[in-house]
Amino acid sequence: MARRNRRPLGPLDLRTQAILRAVIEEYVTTATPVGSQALVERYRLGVSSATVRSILAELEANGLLTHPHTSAGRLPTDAGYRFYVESIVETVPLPAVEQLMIRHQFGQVEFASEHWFRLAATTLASVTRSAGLATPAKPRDAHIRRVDLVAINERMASLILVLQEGAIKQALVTLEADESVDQPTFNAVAAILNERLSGMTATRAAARLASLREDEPVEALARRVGDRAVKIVREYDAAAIEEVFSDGLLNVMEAPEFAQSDKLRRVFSALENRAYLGQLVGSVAGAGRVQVFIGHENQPLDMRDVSLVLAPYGRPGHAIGVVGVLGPTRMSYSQAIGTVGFVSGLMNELVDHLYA
Amino acid sequence: MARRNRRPLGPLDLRTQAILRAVIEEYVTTATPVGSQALVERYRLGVSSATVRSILAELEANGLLTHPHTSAGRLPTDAGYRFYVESIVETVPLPAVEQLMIRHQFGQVEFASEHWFRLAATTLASVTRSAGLATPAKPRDAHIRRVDLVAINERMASLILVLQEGAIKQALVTLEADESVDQPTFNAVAAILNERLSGMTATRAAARLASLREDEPVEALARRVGDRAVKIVREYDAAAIEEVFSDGLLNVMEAPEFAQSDKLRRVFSALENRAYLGQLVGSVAGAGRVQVFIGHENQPLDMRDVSLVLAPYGRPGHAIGVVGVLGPTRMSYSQAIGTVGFVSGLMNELVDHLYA
DNA sequence: CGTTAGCACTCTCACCCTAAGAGTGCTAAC
DNA sequence: GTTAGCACTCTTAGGGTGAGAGTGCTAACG
Repeated sequence: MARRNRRPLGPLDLRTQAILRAVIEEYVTTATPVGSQALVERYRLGVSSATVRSILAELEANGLLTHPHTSAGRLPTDAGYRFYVESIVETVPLPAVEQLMIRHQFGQVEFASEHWFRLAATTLASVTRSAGLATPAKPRDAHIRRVDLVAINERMASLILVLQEGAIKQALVTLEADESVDQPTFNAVAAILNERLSGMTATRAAARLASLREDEPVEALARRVGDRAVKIVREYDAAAIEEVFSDGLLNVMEAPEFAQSDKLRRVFSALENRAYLGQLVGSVAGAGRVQVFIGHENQPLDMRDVSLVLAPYGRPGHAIGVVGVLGPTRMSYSQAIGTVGFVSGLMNELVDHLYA
Repeated sequence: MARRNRRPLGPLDLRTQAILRAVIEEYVTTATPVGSQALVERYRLGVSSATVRSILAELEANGLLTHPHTSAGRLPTDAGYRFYVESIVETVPLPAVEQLMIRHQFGQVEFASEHWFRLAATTLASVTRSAGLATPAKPRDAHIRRVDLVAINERMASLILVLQEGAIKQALVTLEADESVDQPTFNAVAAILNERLSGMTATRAAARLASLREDEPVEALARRVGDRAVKIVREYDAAAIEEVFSDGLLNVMEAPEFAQSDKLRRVFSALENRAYLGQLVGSVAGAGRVQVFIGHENQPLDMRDVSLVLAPYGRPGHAIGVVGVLGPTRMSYSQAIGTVGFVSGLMNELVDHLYA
C-alpha cells in the first residue's frame, strides 16, 4: 500500500518482476486468471500468498495487471505484456532441434524466394502454434530485367515482365483494330525493349522510351508496349504490400479466447484490412529487428485481441519482406520472438546465398 | 396419417410442395424453425394451421423436414433442400441491374484471365453475401508456349515457362560447380528450347529433348533445362487444382449458425482440405452446368454445415476452371444458382473473346 | 518495517426451480 | 378433407441458492 504510488513508471524490483513474470507465464499456459495461491504453489517464490497478494495489488496499481472481478485472479494488461517483452523476458534462441528441422524443411523445397516466404509462414505457424504471416520480398524501386511478348492471336499478346528482384508480372496487350502482328514482330519489339529497358527503374525506363521513333511501326509499337510495362512497374512500386500470405489461422481459432465467434470475426476482418498490415510491414521493414505489437497497441479496433511478432528479411536497399506470427495477446512471446528471429535470419541467409 | 406412407419417394402434390417451399424460404430468411401458424400468417395458403400441421407431419415423415424438439417449428433437412433445388425452385435469372453491375466490374479490371477468376470470387461473394470461390482455368494437358532463361549470377538462372493456356511457371536452375554461363549462352539455350518445345505437351516435349546431343555443351545444357521444364509441366498437369481463391468468408462467419466457433472452425479446416475441393472441382468441370452440394452430401464431416453451388467456366477441351459460392446450408439456393450461372456464363464469354 | 496468518467479504459459476411461451399432435365436429 | 379446440411437451429466461475462489484488510510476528 505504502509502496503503491512510489514507483508509478520506474523499474520494478527483482521480486516484483519475478512475480509479474510468473503471472504472465502461468496465464499464457492456463488461459485463466491466476491467484496468489496458485503462484506460491507452482513457482518457488519464497514468500507467502499474502505477500504475493500485496505485490499483485501493486502491479495492478501500476497498470500491469487487471482483475476481471473481485474474486478472480490477475491477468496481464497489454502494458503488462509490453513490460514483460521489453524488460523481463530473455530472448531464448530456438532449440537446436527445431532449428535443424526448419533448415531441413527449407532444404526440401524448390530453391527460390517465391516458395520461401510461403514456407516461412507455414513453418512459423506450426512451430509457434499460432498463425504464420509472410510477405514476398519487394523492392522500393524495382528494376526491369527482361521483357517478353507472347502472341495469343493476331491482335493480342501476353506481356511478361521479369523484374530483377524476382517478381514476374503479366499483362495483356491489345493492338488497334487495323494492326495485325505476328510472333516475329513481337520478338523484334521485345528485343528493342530488352535492349533499352533492361536494368532500368520505371522512371529511367520511361526516359529511354522517349527516344523511340514514332514513324517506324515496330518502334512505335515498342514504345506503346514499353509505356505499358513502365505503368506496371510503377504500380508495383506504389503497392505497399503485394500480398500477405498466412497459414495456420486454425491454430488461432482454437484458442479459448476466440470461442465467441465475434472476436474471431474481428481478427479475420483485421487480416483483410491490408492498409494497416501494410503500414506495419513498412515500419518493421525499416526497423531491422523483431518487433512486437500487442493488443490495443494495434490502432484498428479489429486487432485489439491479437498480438503480432514481426521481423524483416531480405537485403536492405534491395528487396525486403516481412515474416511473423499472429496470435492471441496471451501468447508465448519468448518463443514467438525466438522463432521469428530465427526464421527471418534463415531467410536472410538464403537470400544472400541467392544473390552472392 | 393415412397419406403418410403412401408416397415415400414419389412426387408431392402441389399444395405440399408449396408448403415445403414456404418453410424453406421462411427458414432461409429468419434462421429460426418455422411453425404452422407463422406459415398461414405470412403465406396465402388458403388453409388453416391445423391442415398445415398435418402436411408438415407428412413432409417430416418423408424426411424432408425436421424438428429440433417437440415444441419447435420445422426446418428443412438436407434432403428437403435437395428436393427443393431439384423440383421446386425455378431458376430465376439474375436481375438485369445486377447483371449490368457485374459486367461493368469486369470491364474495369485488366483484361486477362489471371484477374478474372479473382474478380469472379469477389463478385459472387458480394452479390450472394456468401463466400465466393474460384479456381484459375487449368488445362488437362498444358502446352509449352515459351521458355526463357534469365541469369541471376554465373551459376544460377531463373527458368520462366509460359504455357499456352496462360499460366506462367518459374523455377531456379543451378549449374554444376565447374560450369559458368553468361546471358548470351542462356539465350542460346532458350532459343533451342523454344524451337523444339513450343506447342508441345510434356510427353511430346520429353521426346523432342532426346535428340539433343550430349557432347555439345550448349545442347547438353538445353537438355538439362528442358528436362526440368518437362518436370514442371508434368507437375502442373498432375495437380488437381492449383489454387482455390476465396473471398467474403466473413459473410459466412456472420451467419447465426456459426455463432459457436467450433462450427466455424470446421468450415475453415474444410477449406484447407484441398483434396475434397479438388475432387468437387473435377466433377463440376465435367458436368457442365451449375451443381449444388448440400450439407451432408459433402462427404467430409467438416463440410456438413455448408453447401456449395459451383459451375465450370472456360473452354471444354482447353482450360477449365470453377467458380461458385459457399454458404450455410440455409442459403438462398435460387439466388445462388442464378448468380453462379450468370457469372460462369460471363466468364465463358470473356474467355471465348480472348481466344477468338 | 516487511512478512505472515487469519478472516470477513465479494463475486462468479453451476445448479435447480419455475413460469411463460411456442408449437405440436390428437380428437371430435363440420 | 378440413378445422377448432385442447392437452401436452419442450425450450428459454429469470430468479434464488450454495460452493468455491480469491481478494483486501488487520493484527501479530521476527
